[in-house]
Amino acid sequence: MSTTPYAILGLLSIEPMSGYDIRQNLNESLSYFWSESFGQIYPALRRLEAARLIAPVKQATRTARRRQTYSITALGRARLRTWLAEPPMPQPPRNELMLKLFFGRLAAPGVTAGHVRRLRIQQERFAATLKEIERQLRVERREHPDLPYWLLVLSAGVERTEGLMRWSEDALAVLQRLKP
Amino acid sequence: MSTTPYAILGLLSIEPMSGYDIRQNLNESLSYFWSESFGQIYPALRRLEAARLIAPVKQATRTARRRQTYSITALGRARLRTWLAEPPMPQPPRNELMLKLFFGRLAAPGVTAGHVRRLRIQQERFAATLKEIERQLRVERREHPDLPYWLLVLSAGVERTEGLMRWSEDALAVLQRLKP
DNA sequence: CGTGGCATGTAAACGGTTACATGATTTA
DNA sequence: TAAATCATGTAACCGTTTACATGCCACG
Repeated sequence: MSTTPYAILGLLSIEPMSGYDIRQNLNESLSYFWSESFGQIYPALRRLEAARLIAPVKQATRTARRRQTYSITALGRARLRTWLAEPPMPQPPRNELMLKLFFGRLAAPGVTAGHVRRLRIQQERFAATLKEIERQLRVERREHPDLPYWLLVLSAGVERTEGLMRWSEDALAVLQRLKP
Repeated sequence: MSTTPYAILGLLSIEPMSGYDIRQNLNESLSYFWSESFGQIYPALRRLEAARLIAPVKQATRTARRRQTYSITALGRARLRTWLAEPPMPQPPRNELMLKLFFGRLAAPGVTAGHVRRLRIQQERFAATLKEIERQLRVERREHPDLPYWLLVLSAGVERTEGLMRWSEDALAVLQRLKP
């Protein structure tokens, strides 16, 4: 089985939400480590419901828009737990920037340095986003029992970003010395 | 167009080689940033040849096994160069370890810490591999004009590995304090 | 001479993204 | 009531991995 349904089960284990919310959550607090498209989420929700791992929540309030909220079942929780125990697959390495850098000598002057410079800028922006997410989590989810785990993931993001920024500084210096 | 053919063009821009060699190279010196399967490589070689971006090399020596070496054409080199200039696509984020850590509270005690511990061990081994690759490159390709670029890619690998090792130390400490 | 690894190749299945379609609800 | 956006859903396409098939060549 793909890991998509487990990502969904995981989010639903935190709190009931709709397919739309799931997408939202992934693209906000988890964007740097996971993502899903709607084309994956809705069919997966169907299958999960058919397998009794999640259940649709009856909408009481009329305030909500036309939307279907799901909650995880006991069975779903159990299934999620066994999946959590399996050693995670390493993600297949496909870093286009590094590929381009590897063949960088062939590129026109300045091209490769441009890529690296853009990376550094991205990472700067990204570092700010991470800080903002952390602040928000610490305020809005102050007492949430999952919070320590979320902060761990976040700190991995921070570590990676800082590493990339350090590296791009060095790389730019090297590239500078190389060309002229 | 997919990036697979460009990865192939890139390797052939360094020196002529066969499909088998291409796979070998990717799984050795580039394994941490790129990979391809045979099921991708051979069809891609066909298409590249049809497009006159690469050309089969006539085997002079009879010593070689049944194998087809290819070399990049001038057209291929030009195509590669324009691709190098395009800003690289960021790889879609799909880090299963982080996903499992994010939902880590639900896991049985020790499970998540186990994942992190395994990561640390992997990274230790990996750091050694990187050192070995660097040593080898500095000796065997001492004068190669591409060497500085390869070392840059390598140093990104080192940076990442060290970051992950630092992070796993911290994460393990946090997880320790969390459970009991 | 036959076994094992080298080398090439292909078909099928899979996972995922993209693009599109559709309606419902809010807001201007 | 028109426009914007929320929300769900699906079909087609694409890239990739996997599994399998096959023959060649070296070596014991």
